[in-house]
Amino acid sequence: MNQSRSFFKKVYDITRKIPEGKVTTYGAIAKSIGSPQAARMVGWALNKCEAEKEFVPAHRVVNRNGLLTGKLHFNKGLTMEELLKAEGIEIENLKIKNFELVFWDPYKELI
DNA sequence: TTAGTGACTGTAG
DNA sequence: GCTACAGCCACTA
Repeated sequence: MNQSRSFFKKVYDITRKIPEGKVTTYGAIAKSIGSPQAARMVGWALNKCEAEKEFVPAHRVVNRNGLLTGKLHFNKGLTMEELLKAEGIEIENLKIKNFELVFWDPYKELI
């Protein structure tokens, strides 16, 4: 694989593996890649997901507080909140209520 | 080529 | 308990 884009590619790959009705965090994805401190790049990569013309459920990725910080970048008709609610995830004030219950750890998929 | 930025996280004060 | 700072990697100008 191209290690140059490994980070970028892995972000998409992991994010696409997120099951419906589940969510994960930038740090969890970054940690699965091997750079938990590079969570910023995960969010940035998801920002470019549309530019790559690759379908990535970026709405299932939130910060470690369960807050939809990326909603501002998802102003494409349906918001992250609407998409997540459609999957059965309860949200209040852009924050996932049962975050621990719907949290999906990408690291388990890498085992 | 160099510098700046970014949807975050963890530690320190 | 809350606020502030530094670090991470990759892309764009």
